[in-house]
Amino acid sequence: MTIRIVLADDHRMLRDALVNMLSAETDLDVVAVAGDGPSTFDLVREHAPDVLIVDVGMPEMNGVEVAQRVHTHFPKTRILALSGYTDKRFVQEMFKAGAAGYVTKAAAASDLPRAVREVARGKLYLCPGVTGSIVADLLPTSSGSPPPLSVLTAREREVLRMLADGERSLAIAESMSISLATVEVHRRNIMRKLDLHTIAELTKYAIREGLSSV
Amino acid sequence: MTIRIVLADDHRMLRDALVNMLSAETDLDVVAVAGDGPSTFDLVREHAPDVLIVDVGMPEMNGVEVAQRVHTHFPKTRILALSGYTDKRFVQEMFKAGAAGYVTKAAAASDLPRAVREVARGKLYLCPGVTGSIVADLLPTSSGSPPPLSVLTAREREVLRMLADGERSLAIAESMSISLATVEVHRRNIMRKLDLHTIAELTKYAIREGLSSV
DNA sequence: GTGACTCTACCGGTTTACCGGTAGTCACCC
DNA sequence: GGGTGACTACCGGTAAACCGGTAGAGTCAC
Repeated sequence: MTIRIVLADDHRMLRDALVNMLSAETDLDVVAVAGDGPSTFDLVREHAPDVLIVDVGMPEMNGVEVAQRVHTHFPKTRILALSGYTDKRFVQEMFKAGAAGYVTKAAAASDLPRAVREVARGKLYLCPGVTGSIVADLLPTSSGSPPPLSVLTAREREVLRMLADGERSLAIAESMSISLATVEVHRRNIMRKLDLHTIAELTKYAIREGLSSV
Repeated sequence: MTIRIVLADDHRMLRDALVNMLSAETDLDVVAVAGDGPSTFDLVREHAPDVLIVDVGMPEMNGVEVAQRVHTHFPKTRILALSGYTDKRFVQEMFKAGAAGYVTKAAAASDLPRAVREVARGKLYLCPGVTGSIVADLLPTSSGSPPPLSVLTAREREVLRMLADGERSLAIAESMSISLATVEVHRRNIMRKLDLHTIAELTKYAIREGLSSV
């Protein structure tokens, strides 16, 4: 009994490598691959896969949105989330959006076929690295990993990048054709969402997230 | 003739999948894998690989720092950067840090073995997505390397470190038992000596010089 | 329609950073 | 002795960041 899979991740290298690995499993068949949300939706419609593996952090239309729409329109397709983050907010969001499984990129690659088989069988799957996050709600979030970049909107990310590149607010305002006050609003939102307090902290966050270079 | 590789990426799933794929090539041998900067450096020292594949966006000690250190201490190991970004600044930073190749995660997975072979042969490699205007920009930079940390006095270095750690001037004054005005003097001296203009730039300088972590 | 979110913009006010300069003391070197 | 740099501290003033709040318009899901 072959499990038919659609795989969605914006990083082609990871896609290719995972397809290569999944295809080596005799009971798994990757019928389509997608690099963004909209084409993921289209391919699910076209192929009606048993399992959709979807990257949580895809740009534009992210994994949560994809999962919501696929779950609504194609409830028979089981959704397995693939994520760079163990943060429980993302786990909860994906399950709320209709996912049946959650695997992080910190997991061993060999966990993926197992996760696929579990969700295809109608079970819920959480990879070992995130079970604690969900079960132990008592853990303080301050000791967890920093918020992901995807909590920021596109405009906020742009402001973040430019601040971290050493630009002043007035220059950013001119560059983005907005008022200084709006830059300030974005900067506040960034600081609040990411719990940062100085430009030095902000700069480091941007560097860590790959948004700005050292 | 086997090319010996160390692969460094904080996402284990990608690591596993890429190792799986590279190992299928008869002339490639992944001798070690690392998930962070410091252990990457240790493994390079231990294994003396022909090629280090390093993810640019690793947390804490990122790919640029890893490349700089590996290039300085193990110049025979060729460095191939693996990155989620095609932005030319990342490319420039990695080449400046000593990398011989740059492959983005948007590239096909099949590009990776080819890139490895090219850099192992002593050639420079740029994956197709970032050639073009990048090459022109890789011409020798008119600006020289930044001033060394040794142009700063001990007190100035202390102020630099604390600013880069996200402390405010008043807190630094209290911590060092000096007046706010003196902190200001030190900050000015730092900016002048290093030709920096914003705290973001200062933070990055401190990170590059190993005075503050990301 | 309603609520939430995003983007835009503003107010008044405070705090901090920044910048031109000043200067004293000390240690070191010529 | 004189010059220089480091460390300390200050002046008056400006620029920028920061912070409490306000609000309208557009979009989208419910």
